[in-house]
Formats: sequence, structure tokens, C-alpha cells
Amino acid sequence: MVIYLSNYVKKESWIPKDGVVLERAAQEVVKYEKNCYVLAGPGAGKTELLAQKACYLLETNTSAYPARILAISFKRDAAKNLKERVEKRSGKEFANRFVSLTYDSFAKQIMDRFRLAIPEFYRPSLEYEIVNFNKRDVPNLREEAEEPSEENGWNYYFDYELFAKTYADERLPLQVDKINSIESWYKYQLWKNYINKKENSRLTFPMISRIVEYFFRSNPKLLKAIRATFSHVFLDEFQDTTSIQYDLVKTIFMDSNVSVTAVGDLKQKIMGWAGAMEGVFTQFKEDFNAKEFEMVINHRSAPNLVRIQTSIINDMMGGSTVITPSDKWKSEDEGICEIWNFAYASEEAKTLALEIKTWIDQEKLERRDIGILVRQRADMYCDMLIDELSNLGIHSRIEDQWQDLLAENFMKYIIDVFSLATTDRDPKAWSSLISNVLSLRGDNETESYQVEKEINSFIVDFKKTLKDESLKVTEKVVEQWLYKILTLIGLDLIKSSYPEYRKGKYLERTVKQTAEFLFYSYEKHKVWNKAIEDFLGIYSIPIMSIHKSKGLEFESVILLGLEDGAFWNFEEFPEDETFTFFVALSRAKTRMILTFCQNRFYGQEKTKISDIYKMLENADVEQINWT
DNA sequence: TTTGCTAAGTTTTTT
DNA sequence: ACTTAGCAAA
Repeated sequence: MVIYLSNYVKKESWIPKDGVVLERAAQEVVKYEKNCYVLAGPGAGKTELLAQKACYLLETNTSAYPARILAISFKRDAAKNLKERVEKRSGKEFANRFVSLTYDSFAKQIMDRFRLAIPEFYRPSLEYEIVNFNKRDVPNLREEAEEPSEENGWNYYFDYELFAKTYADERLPLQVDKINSIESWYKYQLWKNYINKKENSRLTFPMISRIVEYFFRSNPKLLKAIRATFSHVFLDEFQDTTSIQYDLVKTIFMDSNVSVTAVGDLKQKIMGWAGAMEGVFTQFKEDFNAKEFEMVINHRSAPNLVRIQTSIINDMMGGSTVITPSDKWKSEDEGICEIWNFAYASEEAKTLALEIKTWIDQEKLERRDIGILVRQRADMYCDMLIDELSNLGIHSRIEDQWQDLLAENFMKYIIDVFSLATTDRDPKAWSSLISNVLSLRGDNETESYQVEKEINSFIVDFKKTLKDESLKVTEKVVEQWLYKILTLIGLDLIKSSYPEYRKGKYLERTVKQTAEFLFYSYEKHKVWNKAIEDFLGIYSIPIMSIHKSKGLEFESVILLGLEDGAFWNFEEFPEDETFTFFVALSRAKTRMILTFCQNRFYGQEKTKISDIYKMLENADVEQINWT
């Protein structure tokens, strides 16, 4: 026991890991023991704060062994990223007690585990299908469901869109005695049919969250158990929490000994249209008696960009917030932000492509240091630019499909094996592969030598296979290789370790897509080491929607199309759209180019989004006319 | 097959 | 505000 205790650090002597410097508020949050929330703008280091707090709690045993810390994010890559940071900072031993999940996988795992304890009407079959339910599915539901009796005199028609948005808005159980409208009738029919009609239930993620919330509310024993499992809970991107997700968190953790820390940014609430809850921080403050903290340093952007962002923040939110850039910059003037006006899209594409070329050639920017952002339809907005870049020998790609695929949990094994088989020496890939495989297999040190031998001999063989020119490479062949790699690592182990691969055909589908993309890259280069780099996108400039860019940063950012046409929704949702613009603006470290083009698809104006241009003008952002 | 109209989608996550 | 899918008429 003495040995064990010596592993812990005293609270007062703990310092942030890896030389990270935390601002005052962040230091307080790390050590604050009760419920709290942190408001922090772009580049403040919200993820880093959570990672450091996790390290502190684990290393000082404030989260007392064997309690766990639960971190909930929206996206898988955010959850993965946070977990990896804690692993890197505190080591795998401590990080084992740090559980980082998305809302959906958290709820699903609980539902799967306690399925039999769920009240019968809401209990899904052992095998079930996860589906979406949107307005297009309402007619199908009406088809398969019982029709209400005509005597009710209800309107036959109702708002499908509203129905699809609100079917899971209320807590379970359904109020069976209050079925008094066509909507309530079909809501009941939806649950009844989706859970019980077919042999395998069909469930949506909102349904799963509702079931789990109901389950804990009606099971005091299991509620007590989960509250004893987790000492602390972190909630990331809290401004985008939906009411269903909030309800789940509230039922499980409110008025318990579990300490909840929520982080987010009101100015980055861009998911309102998808159900993000209005005023969620205020509600949380009330319900959880949470203390407010605010972070005021921007570690990302250069001083001049921070100045512009701050001016815009104060125009958007009212008030007079002061945000300070990090002290690593040499001068106050560092950082460029300009609006570039064009008459024609072809001109815009040519000019931008040439400019990007000088960034790469003269400033030695890597492809990945550049981000091209659009409000929507990256393919349409960027096709000319992609061509012009390609003419200059610069590859760019729309990241959407790659982003998801590369974040898959099995991908690290595949990439490491391919890297090792296509290079003479890659110690980094080797050590990460071995340590990942060992930890997957339960960290049995004595097995280590055996594992290394096994993997090495596979790679020697695989190297030969990849070099074999008589072999005709097809997509099918690549898929077989992928399965060979996964089998070497342990296919069953992968399936059981990552819950998303446990059921259904998800793993098969994803492996197939990986094969397709890898093959596509191979066809382009005909050499495997190039193909892998192409697959990873190392030599491609990333193009994506602003929404997808959230949480990312680039040295230079181009927002293509700051125009009425791209922000067509502005009049209806001026706040959300302005926040969306702000997210784009705040991705840049040193340079931000905003483009406007008079003739893109059709004539463009900046009148409907004039508020955005006014804010830029207030911040003294210059306009440059290229034509 | 072409045309012409209407309604839906544009921004997203999750297995 | 405009594109696109789907369907019916020509």
C-alpha cells in the first residue's frame, strides 16, 4: 500500500503536465472541487484544461481510486483526442480510469448493459437496428401503424417536420391516458412499433437517451451505482447540448456527490437548428448550483487577429470583453485579416491558387497548415479552386469522408502496419503499434516478446506482398489485406474492445470503405508509401465546411464566399449564422482571408449579411479589390 | 425522352 | 436564394 500511495502527488505540489501554462481561471478550475462551468472563447485551451484537470484528479488521487472520470463529447474524434491527451500526460495506467465517450455511445453502452432491467414496453430486442427518424419517415410510420379511430375527429394532416423533431422531447413514460391528438397518437405508435413490432427493434439515438434517462430515474439502486462509479464528469462543447442530453446528465448526476465540469463557448453555438438547448449554461448554473469561470487568453491567434475577434465578440454579444493573445508573439501587429473582392469566380480561383503557392514556396507552409472553409457545398464552391491548385501541382481535397474514416478506432493499427511495410525503418510506428496491441490484449508484459515477433514476421511478409509486381491489386485484394491485418491484431478483440464494432455490420462497412479509399489513393500513385500519405492527406490542402472545422486550427485560413448566397439563412437565423462566421474567423493562427465574389453561380451581394461586414469594418479589416 | 412543376435541402452527430 | 430530386404531363 505504501508503494501505491507513493505514486500519488500531493495536491499542493501538483503542477500542469508537459510544461503547459494555464491561465489563472484555468488553474482554479483544475482544483475546484464542486460543480462549475467554464466559458472560454476560441483558442483558450478548453480541451487542454479538461485534460489537465483529469491528470490532476488522477495523479493526486482526488478522484479516489478506483473511481473513474467520465468525459462526454459530441464527436468521436473529440472524445478520442481528449483520451489521448490524458494518456500522453499521465500515462496509460492513470488514463485507464479516464472514460472519454460521446453522448450517444455513453447512452448506448448503458442501454446494452442493463437491457433486461428496462421496463418491458421500452425494452429493445437483443439485436436491434439504429435508425434515423426524420420527416420522410413519418409516412412510413403511418403506413405500418394502426390508424386512429375516425370518431376522434382529429385532423388527418399534421406537421411531419415538427413531429420528427419533437417525438422524443418529453420524458418517458409516454402519457398513454393523454392521447388526445393525431401527434400524440402517432408518437405512441412510433415507440410501440419501433420497439416491439418487428423481430429486431429499431431505435434512434434520441430514443436510446430517453430510455436510459427513464431507466435511471426509476432505478434508485443502479442510479446509486453509476454515481459511485464516477467521481467526476466533464461535459465538452456544452453550448451545443440538446435538451435530451441535458436531461440525461441531470437525472444521473444532479444532487449527487459527482462533481460536474462543463466547458463551452456561447459564441460558438452553431447547432441551434439541430436542437441545441437555449440558455443551457444558465439552466446548469441553477440546477447544479455551479460556479462560473471565464478564460480570457487566446493561445491560438496572432495579436492583430485577437484584436479583430475581440472587436467582433463585443459587437455580437454587447459588453466589453477583453481577450489577451498569448505572449509568444513578437509584435502587436502580427496577424493578417483581409477581405478580398472579386468580380468572377474564375479570377478568384486563379488569384487564391497563386497566393497559396507563394505561401507554400516562400513561407514554407505545409499543406495541412492551410484551411479552406466554406459555409456549405464545398464541392460547388471549390471546384474551380481545386482545379487551379491542381494546375500548380498542389493537391487539395474535401475532407468530409476522410475525416470520419480516419477517426475510426481500428485505423491506427492499419496505418502503422502499412507505414512499417512501406518504409525501411519507422520506430515511431513500431512503438505505437506494439504498445497499442499490448494494451488491447491486456498489457501482459510477458507476452511482449512473442507479440513483437509475431507482428514483425507479418510485416516482413506484408512488405513482400506490397512489392510483388506480378500481383494485381484490386479493391477486393486491399480489403483482404485489411482483414489480415485486423486478424493479426485480433479481430475479436477489436470487436469486443470498441463497442461500435460489437454489433451489426458497421465494422464490415467501414473496412470496405477504407479499402475503397486506399485503393483510390494507390491507383493515383501506384506506389504504396505515396498512397498511404495520400490517404492520410499529408500532401493535400484540406477543404471543409465551417461546421466541420470547429475545434481545428490552421496557420492560414481562407473563408471562401462571405456572401448573401452562402449565408442564405442569415435573415431567419442571424445569430447562429453570425456565430458560424465567427467560428470560421477564429480558426486562423496568423492569416485570415475572406473572399467575396460578385458572380458566383449567380449575382452575389453583401446586403443581407451587412451586419457581418459592419462588424469587420468596425474592427478595421481592410478590403482589397482584385478587379 | 424531354419539360415543367413542386417540394425538399443547404449546416450534423451517433453504431 | 438557389439547386436538385421526384414525379407527372407532353
